[in-house]
Amino acid sequence: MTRKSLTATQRGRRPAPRWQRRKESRPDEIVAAALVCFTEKGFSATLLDDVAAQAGIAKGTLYRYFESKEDLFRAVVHTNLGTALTAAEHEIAASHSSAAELIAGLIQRMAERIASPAGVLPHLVFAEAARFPDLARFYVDTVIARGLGLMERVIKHGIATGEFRPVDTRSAAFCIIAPLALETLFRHGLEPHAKRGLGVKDLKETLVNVNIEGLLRRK
Amino acid sequence: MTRKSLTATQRGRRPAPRWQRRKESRPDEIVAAALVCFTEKGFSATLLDDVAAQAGIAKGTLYRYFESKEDLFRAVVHTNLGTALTAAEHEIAASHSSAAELIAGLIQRMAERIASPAGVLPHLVFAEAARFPDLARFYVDTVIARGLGLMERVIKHGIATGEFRPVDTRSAAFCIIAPLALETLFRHGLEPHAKRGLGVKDLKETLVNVNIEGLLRRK
Amino acid sequence: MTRKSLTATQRGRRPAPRWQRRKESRPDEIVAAALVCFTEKGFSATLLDDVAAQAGIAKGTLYRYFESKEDLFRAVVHTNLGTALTAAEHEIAASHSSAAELIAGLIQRMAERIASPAGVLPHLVFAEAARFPDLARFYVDTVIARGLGLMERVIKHGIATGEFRPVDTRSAAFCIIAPLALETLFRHGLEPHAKRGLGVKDLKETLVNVNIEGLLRRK
Amino acid sequence: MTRKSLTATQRGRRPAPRWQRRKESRPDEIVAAALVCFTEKGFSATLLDDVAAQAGIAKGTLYRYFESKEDLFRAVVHTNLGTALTAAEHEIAASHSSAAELIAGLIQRMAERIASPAGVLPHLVFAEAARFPDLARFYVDTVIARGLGLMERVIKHGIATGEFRPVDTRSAAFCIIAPLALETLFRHGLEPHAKRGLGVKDLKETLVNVNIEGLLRRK
DNA sequence: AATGAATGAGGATTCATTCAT
DNA sequence: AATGAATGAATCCTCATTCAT
Repeated sequence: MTRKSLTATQRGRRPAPRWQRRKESRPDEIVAAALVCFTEKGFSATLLDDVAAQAGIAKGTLYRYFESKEDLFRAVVHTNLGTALTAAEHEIAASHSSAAELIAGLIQRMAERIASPAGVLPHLVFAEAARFPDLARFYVDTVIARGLGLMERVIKHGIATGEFRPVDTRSAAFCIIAPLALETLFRHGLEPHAKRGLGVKDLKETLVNVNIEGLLRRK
Repeated sequence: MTRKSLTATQRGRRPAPRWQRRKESRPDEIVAAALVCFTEKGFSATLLDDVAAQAGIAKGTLYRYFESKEDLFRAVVHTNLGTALTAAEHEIAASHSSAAELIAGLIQRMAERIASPAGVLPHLVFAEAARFPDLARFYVDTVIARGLGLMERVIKHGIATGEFRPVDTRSAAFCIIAPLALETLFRHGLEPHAKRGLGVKDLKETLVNVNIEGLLRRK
Repeated sequence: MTRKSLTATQRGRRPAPRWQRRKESRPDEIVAAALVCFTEKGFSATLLDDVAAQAGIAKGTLYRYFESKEDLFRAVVHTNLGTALTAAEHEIAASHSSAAELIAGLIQRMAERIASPAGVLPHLVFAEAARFPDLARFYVDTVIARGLGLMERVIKHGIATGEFRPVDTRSAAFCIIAPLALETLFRHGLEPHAKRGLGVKDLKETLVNVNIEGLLRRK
Repeated sequence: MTRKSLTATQRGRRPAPRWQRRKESRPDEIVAAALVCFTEKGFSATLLDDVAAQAGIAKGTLYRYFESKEDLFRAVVHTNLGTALTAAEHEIAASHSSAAELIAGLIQRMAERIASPAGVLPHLVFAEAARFPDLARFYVDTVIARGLGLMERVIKHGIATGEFRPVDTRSAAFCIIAPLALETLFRHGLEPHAKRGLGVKDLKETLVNVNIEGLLRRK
């Protein structure tokens, strides 16, 4: 990357380039910087100056990689929303564990997702849904529908095998996912500004204890 | 506006006033109009022209009642966040029903709240939390902490009487409230822009069926 | 003013009028109030709300007496710029004192004028001359030209009688008036905002001592 | 701008850039443009559009160099009020001329100052003193107090050497400076709008003739 | 390819003026 | 005649976007 210019420098001509080409890594760096800024301030309160500063580049350079601020926001969401569920879907399909165990595994996966940098995405999408209806749609299709569907399939399986009582599977799936999702929203959206947190600990354990227990067929 | 002017109008005189004085009702009308606009577009995409048009007044009139756009937003939130929980708190304190029945009642109340115009508030507060940290704090204290506390108290009571199994009460409360809250957020935040809804029906029934069932002491 | 309404009130009919007619005195009161405001803040920084408050009336009432803010400003200037010099002109014409005594008398008159409320007028006119060129013209004609002319005539008389040496009479007149005028401007324009004053005392005495002395024919 | 582009222009290529970078010279250009506008119309009647047009730039560019309209006004005053008196102070301190000659020199200096573009400053500061009390203070300290002090010192020196009669030195200094200062104010403030001027000619000569003469000890 | 100075449309806010009461 | 709520044109300022360097 940088070596090419060495020759020129060796010739004693150009006095060392002020900047360097990093075309490959730049977009990702910018998206990462933008994620930070959008998370802290929201879409419209984020200045492209902020993003540029965070990324350590000049404002004009942003436009070499993204057509507009909106385009950048879309890139932030799409980049971080990629293939989260695919692995889980494959795993579930291949597994022979009990439904209760599978659900516990899904809960664990989601909890890990919350802690990752991508955990702020739901908040971002919710907050800017009115301005980016396409992202809202994309999020509903890519994350919510697929996630709910996955959880629902496991519950249906549990009911089919007699492990679970018959319930409305969609709602039951939602009742398991919602606490995890809402905690994410809270942690990234409100908690940074509030004096106190939710005070919720052992959420995963409680979900297993209460929700799965509530699903199980009484003996 | 109508009765007195009838005579004058009949005479064909006064061609209907261009505007009317409504010092008393104006603030509420403006707040209601602003709620609509902020909900549809979010804070910064809402123009004060929009709000004025929605309220049927001139832009300058807004400033007779609110110091700034931010002030107006705060008024919107405070106005709609008032005393939602107070009634429920009193009722719970006075009631002698079983814990399961009390929880079912609370679920019913919250579900009704979702349907009211104030149901959009959570989404607004979440979306603009970064710009209005004071509102985030206010919301956490006034709604979330109180709501969770109320639900938790009922669960604790149920455990004390032996009606419920011992669980982490905070998390259990959260697991009941979260699905309702998240559905609200979804309905006002994402659903207007998505092709499909959550597909969740009978949420209340499922909460009673699964979550309360999961709490009950096995015989 | 207020006693009249006593009777009406005693009759128990009208619950005491909220306002009263004072058409005769109102304009002067408003002009006086406006003089205060314009002096403190200048023309454009003065709000009609300020003037109304200062005058103890409602903003709308101003428009019953003055067509516009500009009209009010003109009234302020015209009211206070009236006939200041006429008396002095007559007196000078009729007097048989020496030129030196007449000048000392004029200096005394001007010094008194400075101390009166109208003393702020020069500053006002200077400050807003660009916006009110008609007032600038009016001021130049009515005050400056006449004042200078008066002083010049006395000096010419002194030269004619051999009391004064021959000098450029216009400039000599200006050299006497300028210190007094500038002190006025300073007192009303800058001094209210400065830490220190001019430190000029005995200005009148010095004018007599130095300027008149400089005019006198050496023996 | 010209030399290098000649070739390109000759080729008929680049159709002349719409704007140029002039980071270094812009602030001064803007201040100069603003001086013109503020002088013509005063602070509040001057639109930033006017200033931008006068400077040949876009409105937004102003904000790259000045934080606000007020900031720009302050820059105008500070830029033009710099070091006017320093040279005169040094010269006076080093000189061995007679007091009368020194005063004549100071009068000459001030008269020249009046004619320079900075001659409008006093009028600007007087006119906007209420809105910019800090500038009023700055002007009093930087120009008035120093100017008066300088003149006063020369007069004191003249009295000490017996060249002058004993008088109130502060007032005497003021009586010399005031006519020059007031003429400046008049020329920039009123004269542009009046039909007639002051009619004052030979002011400098008269000041020497009358005021210095009045100070000299009679033989 | 990178920079950041320059642009200018867009929007919040002010306030003289009007007019329903 | 007086009031002050309502109006809306006027204007400062912001900031995404462009483009000379």
